[in-house]
Parts: sequence; structure tokens; C-alpha cells
Amino acid sequence: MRGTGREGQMSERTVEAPRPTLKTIAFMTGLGVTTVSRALKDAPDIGEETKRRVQLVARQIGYRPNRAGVRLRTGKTNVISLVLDTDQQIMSFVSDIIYGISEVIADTPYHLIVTPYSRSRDPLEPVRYVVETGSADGVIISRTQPNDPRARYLLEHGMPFATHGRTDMGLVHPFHDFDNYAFAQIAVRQLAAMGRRRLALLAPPTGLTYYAHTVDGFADALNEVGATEVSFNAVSIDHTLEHIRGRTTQIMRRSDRPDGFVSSAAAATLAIVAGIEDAGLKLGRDVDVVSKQSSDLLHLFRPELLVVNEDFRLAGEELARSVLGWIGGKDPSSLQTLSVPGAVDTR
Amino acid sequence: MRGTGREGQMSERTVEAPRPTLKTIAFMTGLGVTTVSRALKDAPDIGEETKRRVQLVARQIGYRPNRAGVRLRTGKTNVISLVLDTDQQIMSFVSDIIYGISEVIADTPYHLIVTPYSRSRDPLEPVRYVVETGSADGVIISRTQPNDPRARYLLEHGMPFATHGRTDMGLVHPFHDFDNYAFAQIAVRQLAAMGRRRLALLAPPTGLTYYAHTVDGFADALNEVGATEVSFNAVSIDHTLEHIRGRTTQIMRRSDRPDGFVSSAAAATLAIVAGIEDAGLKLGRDVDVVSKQSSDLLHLFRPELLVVNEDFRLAGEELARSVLGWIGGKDPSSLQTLSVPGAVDTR
DNA sequence: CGGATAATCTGAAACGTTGCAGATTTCAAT
DNA sequence: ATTGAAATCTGCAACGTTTCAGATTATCCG
Repeated sequence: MRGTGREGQMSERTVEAPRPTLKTIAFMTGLGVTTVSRALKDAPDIGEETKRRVQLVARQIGYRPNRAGVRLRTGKTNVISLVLDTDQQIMSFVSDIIYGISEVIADTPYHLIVTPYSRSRDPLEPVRYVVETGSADGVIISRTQPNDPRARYLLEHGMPFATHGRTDMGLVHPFHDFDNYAFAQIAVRQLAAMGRRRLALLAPPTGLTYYAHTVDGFADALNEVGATEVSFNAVSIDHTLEHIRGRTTQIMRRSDRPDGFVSSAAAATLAIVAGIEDAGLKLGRDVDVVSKQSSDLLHLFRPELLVVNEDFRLAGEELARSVLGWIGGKDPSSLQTLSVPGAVDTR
Repeated sequence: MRGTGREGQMSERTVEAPRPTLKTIAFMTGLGVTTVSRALKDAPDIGEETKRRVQLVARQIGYRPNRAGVRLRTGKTNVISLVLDTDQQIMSFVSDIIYGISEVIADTPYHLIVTPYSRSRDPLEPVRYVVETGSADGVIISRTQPNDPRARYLLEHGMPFATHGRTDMGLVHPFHDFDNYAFAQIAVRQLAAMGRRRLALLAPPTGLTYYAHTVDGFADALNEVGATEVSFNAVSIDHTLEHIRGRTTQIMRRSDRPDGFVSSAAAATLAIVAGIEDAGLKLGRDVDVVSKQSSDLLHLFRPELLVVNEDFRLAGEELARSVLGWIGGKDPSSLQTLSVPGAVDTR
């Protein structure tokens, strides 16, 4: 349109008005910068008319406070950091959580930044980074452990956070959790109601808090319905699908094989079913499987599967609300939510 | 441990040394702040020994430049913004892309911030926000369209970016794309080699660039192998799984039903197979399906499925490298990568 | 009318960083 | 010795914001 041809990557920029600042508004209104600043935040010592005038102008010219300025002056970053485990295999939940968080912070000044870490390295590292550099006002962590060094560290350093999953350290902090005790319980009850008596559990990895919840719910319900457990302990949903599949086949070839499975993850369930069929057995006839899932795919896979839904988007929303609440000064103990599973969906 | 009990949420904080700044180092070394600043960035007008001294001290006390300070002064944010469509259903790719990006920026000063938007709203909104507020040094966008207003806008405003998928506007910018033309082509060839002659394509949504690529590859290969197309145009992978399933059943009940499918997404493939079976037909006998997948699940679902893998983590890595490259001054035309699919995995 | 009080506004300083325009010192060439 | 250049270092100012400690004006009371 304009220019001679190769202007170089950055130069075609049209002449733009520089971004308006407080100074701009101050000049336009004839007021001092301080007054403008205070007027915009509705301070009591500014005249009503002045406030309206300033706010009108600000809106008209599309004023947006400069984040770096605010951050430098006040230390407030308006950032939430989501700490993610990069070498996780079960990834489906990540996007849902992110979407959930996004939705909640959409009409706040907050930004979401993703802070990855590798489980093989120091799990404290990302959290320490955030605290030391003050790069966020709040943190969300997942894969929570009963005695979670990250939660302890954040608490000690006064950094607001929320955990996905509970801890068990006698410390109070916001969390959101899915009631995995209830999940295992209703799963077992469902299987028992279908006449299944020898049940195996594919549990979460042992280190995480919800491992214990799941195992407890499973055990208590077994007891309640008078069924017995077929040990499947050596495996968890963190193992590769190949591994789960192989171990399932093994266990299904034994004479004392289970006639029911409870699976804590959808992907793992695919492997379990494959393993069952590798052993020449049939789902729904020889064995039933209750599985958690976070998106509605398992019924397409095998209609016979029994599923319980876990909503990770909701988790993201709750987690975001919790951190924001804590940052906003609410009592952490009031920011704890537990999502109870619905009934088993047998389709 | 210490204290009387209820100290309130923020107060347990141990007395911490304030974060070191340039001033701290200046004081410790007896130098001026400017000198320290310049020494840390290895400027030519600072003595060698001084540099070593300053850098040593900086490392010892764990100096980390204050991002707000840098940003305020220089405008450099050290942030990459990933613009995401929040009401996307096929989500599996999100986490992979994020992990890929994270991996690349891990040993750079960059942070990744996720900027969500709802497709129902103005797609230009998030991109405009980033440009207007200068909240990132570079942007990554997905769901790229042939004539993409976001890419055009970013280009016009001199904001470095990379697109996941190509555009077709005669403008040059970095991108990473999967070769969907090749995918459709080898899929068709594979089906033809298995004796399938009446093929249907479950394509990407029409608005996106890779729709055309896929359709072209499909058509060209059909022509090459002398097979015919059974139109499946009214559906795309963006439809609900229920919808795809129903339409598949319909088409499979027709007398001129297809004996082969090419599917552009794994989740959709589940629905296609369900639809096929709803119609009383059998995968591998009556019909074969070639599907793209991004994680290795489809073979667990039905071993008969033919799959081609698309690596979204790689995409994330390439996209991150591209934006960083552009920010770093590289020629955009040198930052375009195309990922060619491997052979069809028949297992 | 003096003096207090309230209401409203304001400049200066500071947060941490970097670019600019010197300042100081050293040393070689004249 | 004088000049000049090179090498090395440094104050100051500015980025945009908020807090602090007033300043100014208007209003009210006795």
C-alpha cells in the first residue's frame, strides 16, 4: 500500500497513537496524575463529578493500566500460576482444567501462566521460583500428596494457592477435590449389585492423596457388600497402557481371577478391557468394569462399560475461585470444595 | 513450631531477605548500578575482571532481574501468549501443545500465558488485547484459516507470531503444520491397497485451512487409485460425537454405502466405528477406517483400525521455536515447518 | 471576622531497570 | 608537557503506577 517494498519485518506498522497512560488522562482533564489514579479507583477523597469525568475519558480513550507499572509499584502481578507436571501421560484433564480456570478469570484482570516442571526434577522448583521471583499472586498445583512439600512451602511463604486434591498435614488451605472415596464405594456397590464378588482395583499412583481415598472407599465398600479383593496393587494408572494391559491379561488367566474391576482413569480402562479380551474373556459376561472418565468416550468404546464422570472443567473453575478468594482475603478454610460423583452410568 | 497459634493466613512468613536487585549488587561490589547492569549483560565497555566479579556476586546471591522493571523500562515482556479456543471439543491436543511449548521455553526467560477466547465472540479480540496492551512479545494461534484476520492483524501491527496451520493470503509468516494433504493421500492409498473403492471422508471444519488440504489430498488420491467418493460432507470433526455416529449409521445403511473411511480426528473415529456397528456392519470386514490420532489409543479401541500419528507436542515445540526465532530477529520465511506423516500403522 | 474543619486536589518519591551523555583515568603519540 | 584517544566507569532520567504528606479552597461556627 505504502512504502517501497521490503521494509523489514517490524516496520510496516501504521502510525499508532501511543498507549494512553494516567498522564494522558491527566492532561486531557487538566487534573494531576494522582487525582486521575485515585478517581479511577473510586477513592473517597475525590469529588463525585471529577470521578465521573475521569472515568468517562478513560473509557472513551480505552485506558488500560500498565501492568508493569502496577506490578513494579505494588508488587501485584495479577497473575495466577498453574504448575503442571510435564511428563504426565494422562493429559486429557489439563485442557479442561485450563478452560475452567480461564472461564473464571476471564472477567478479572488476572492472567493465567503455565509453569511446567518435570517430575524427575525437584517438584519444589517451580513453586520456589514463583515465590522467589514474585511472579504470581497465587498458585494452583495438582497431583497433590498427603504430605505435600509444595503446599507446605507455599503456606510458609504466605503465597496463596489451591491444590487439586487434598493434603493430610493438619494444615488448612483451599482445595478442590473429587470424592474418590465415594467413587470407589459406589463403583463397588454397583458391581456387587450385578452379582460380582471378586473385585480388583486399578488405583491412582500410591504417592498421591487420592490413592488412599480410593483404596479406602474400595475396601470399606467391599466389606459392606461382602465381596473380596483380588489384588492388583503392583499397577497404577500411571503405568503405561501396555503394562496395564499385560498385567490385566495375566490376572485374568489365573483361576482366582476377578469378575469386576474398578478403574480410576479412562485411558487405563481401555488397557484393562484390551487385557481382558486378550485373555479370551468377555466384558459384561465374564467381568464388569466401572471406570472414571472425564469426557464421554468410554461408552463408545464398549457400551458395557460402567462409568462415573469427573468434571475437570468444574475443578478448574473451583480452583480458580479458591485462589482468587484467598488472594482477596477470604478465609482459606471456606475455600475448600469437594465434588461428589453422580450415580454410575450404565447406559 | 513457633508463635502462639492463630497468626492469620499471611503472617507466619519467616523474616526473609528482600530480593536482591541491581542496587544490592552495586552496593556489594562498590560499583554503580549502571555498571552492574552492563556487566551482567556482558557489555564491551566494562572491564573483564569487573564483569567476572559482578557475575560471580550475582550468581552467589541468586540475582534475578525484576521482570516488571525490565518490562516497564524496555517494553520487553518475555512472555509468549498462546491463544486458545475455549469451546473446543477436541481437547487432547491442547495439553500436548502446551507441553511442547513449555519444553522449548524452559531454558529461556520466557513465560507462557494462556489467552482464551470463545469462538462465539470476536476471534480478533484476544489478539487485539495482546497487541494493544503489549502483554506479550509473541503469539501462537491455532485453528488457522486461509484468510485469517488474526494473522493479518498481527502482521499489520508488527507482533511476532506463529500459526498452527498455514494461511493462504500471500503473506509470509512462521507456521507449523501437519501435512494433511499427505495424510489424506496415504490414507486413501492404504484403503485402495486393501481393495476398498468407495471412500468417505470425515473432514475438518470447512473454515480452517487444513480442511482444503485434507479434501484435496483425498480427491487427488481417489483419482490416482481410481476409487470413488461417497459424500460425507455435511459432517465434520467439529460436530458432536452423537451426531457423527448417527450420520455414519445413516450412510452405512444406504445401498451405496462406503467401504472405507478417512477420519481426521481420533474422537470422531470412535463415533464413526460406533455408527458402523449400529448399522450392523463390521470393521475390517465390511469397511475399513484410517484415522489420525495424537495419542496411541485407537488400537486399543479396535485393533482393526488403521492409524496415522500426528504429534502435537512436536507442533508445540516447533511453534515455540518459530515465535522465539521471529522475536530474535530471524527471517519469518525461514521459520515455517511442515510435519510429514509416517506410514499408516496397520498393527 | 478569625479560625477551625472538611472537601478536594496535588507534587514528589519510589518500585527496578536501561539508555544516554558524560566523567575519570590511563597511556601513547607528539 | 599537551593532546587525544581508548578504556572504564557513573549520574541522571525515564518507563507508569501508587503512596505519602501536604496544599488549596470552600464551608461553617461562634
